[in-house]
Amino acid sequence: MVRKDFMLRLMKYKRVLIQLRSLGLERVFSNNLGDAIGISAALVRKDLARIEMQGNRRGGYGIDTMLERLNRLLGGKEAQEAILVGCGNLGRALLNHEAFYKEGIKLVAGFDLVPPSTGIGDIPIYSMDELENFINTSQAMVALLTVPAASAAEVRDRLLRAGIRGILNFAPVELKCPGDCVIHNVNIGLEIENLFFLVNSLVDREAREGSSSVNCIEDGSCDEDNLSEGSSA
Amino acid sequence: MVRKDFMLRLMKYKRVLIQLRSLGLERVFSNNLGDAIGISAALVRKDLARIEMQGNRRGGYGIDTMLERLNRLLGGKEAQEAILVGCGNLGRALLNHEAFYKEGIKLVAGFDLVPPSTGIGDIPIYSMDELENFINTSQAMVALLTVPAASAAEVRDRLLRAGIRGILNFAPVELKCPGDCVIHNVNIGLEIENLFFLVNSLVDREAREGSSSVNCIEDGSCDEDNLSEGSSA
DNA sequence: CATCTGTTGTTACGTTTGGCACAATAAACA
DNA sequence: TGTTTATTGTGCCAAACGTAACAACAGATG
Repeated sequence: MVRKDFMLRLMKYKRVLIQLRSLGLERVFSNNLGDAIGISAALVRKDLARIEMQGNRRGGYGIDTMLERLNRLLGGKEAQEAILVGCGNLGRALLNHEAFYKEGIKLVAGFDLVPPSTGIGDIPIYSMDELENFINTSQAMVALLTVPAASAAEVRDRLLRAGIRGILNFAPVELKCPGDCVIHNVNIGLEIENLFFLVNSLVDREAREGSSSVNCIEDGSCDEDNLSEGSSA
Repeated sequence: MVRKDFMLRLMKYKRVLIQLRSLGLERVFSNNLGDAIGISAALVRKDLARIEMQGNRRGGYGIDTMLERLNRLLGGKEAQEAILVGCGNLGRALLNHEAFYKEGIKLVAGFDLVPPSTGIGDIPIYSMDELENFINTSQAMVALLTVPAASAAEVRDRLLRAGIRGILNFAPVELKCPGDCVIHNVNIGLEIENLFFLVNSLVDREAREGSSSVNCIEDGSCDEDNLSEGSSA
């Protein structure tokens, strides 16, 4: 978890910069970026110092320069290829997700136990039998995993054995990576549950305090005292 | 970001415990839980100490006791209701996601500018015009937001004004919460991009080192030196 | 040219976090 | 009953993170 937040921030900077540039801006200040992604200006400056991006003491940072630097760091703009395994509801939705294209993400194939006769959009869907073959002959090193939890670990092993190096797992199991690879787990159910909990403690606290203090919880954190006794049960 | 990791861990413990119990186990050790969710046993013990869960010095922790405690903390097991706004590909996929049911999450309605004539599964889909009415008459305080990025902020405002207190935003913009509410942003594109970067630096490093050291990157972190010069561009 | 304003770069600091190691201790066993 | 063994509970530590504050400085202004 150490550097992940930092890199995610870099990517957020990049996206904001692209938008600002499309609006015709040429320079940006640390507090602009901070506001845009919801952090303090000081942290922005620290991040930028870390990637050796130096600004003008009065005029902020050059957007083009910074974008160039970020692109070099984060891997340019040419679309990178990934495959998707498990064409259930979520899998098909991701294959259809047009927004990926303009984010530089290209899904080149889907795989499923029972592939439909036709592909999704212009993305072909193959049988699981062809998984290894396809990976061997393609450039893709990253896979999205949208299979049921029960088969997630097994498919992970197949993917890694075939040469995949990065997996984004959407199944509600914590997949570990058994070698030279990167596995990120995206657990939507967990996020929702977490939200329920935070909202519950929010309204509980308001009820307790009579809605006195205006307190905004963004992205986590809650009172310590919610841990000592149940909040809504 | 302060307590969020901690709470997510608690929820992961809960899920593992449910599975273990369904297998007939009655007691569990800190290293079991650590292995299951990919952290150290010491951290598990610290987490458990923090929620005042005490175990038996030799026999580990009682699964039932711990589940009871976690349920009290995290909000019991009765399903909580949420609505979903934006029935595009991703929205429909989430509405169809059966796994939510057994995670205690119940989506009670979908909303879209052009609602289909029939609902999805047994979940009705209404026009956006009915959004405020529905929220006022329902218990739901949490909404999943799967609308295009351009309209995300506007829909957020409508939701909050109508009484929604928690939003899980899937649009690729960083939504801030302007009052007493909780907003979490799930940016799948960002996750994939991050994965590309990590995988690229992984193979770059291997090429540089001649695949000498076996190094596993789990959930983030990468070499510092990848920041000074581009990795793959 | 001098001053002033506003933004960066950086240092110092407090907080949080997770890891390590070890004492305390409960069960098992001879 | 005494010993051994395995596991918890915890105190300490080092690292990382983000904040605050401030000095350095570039440009604007008159």
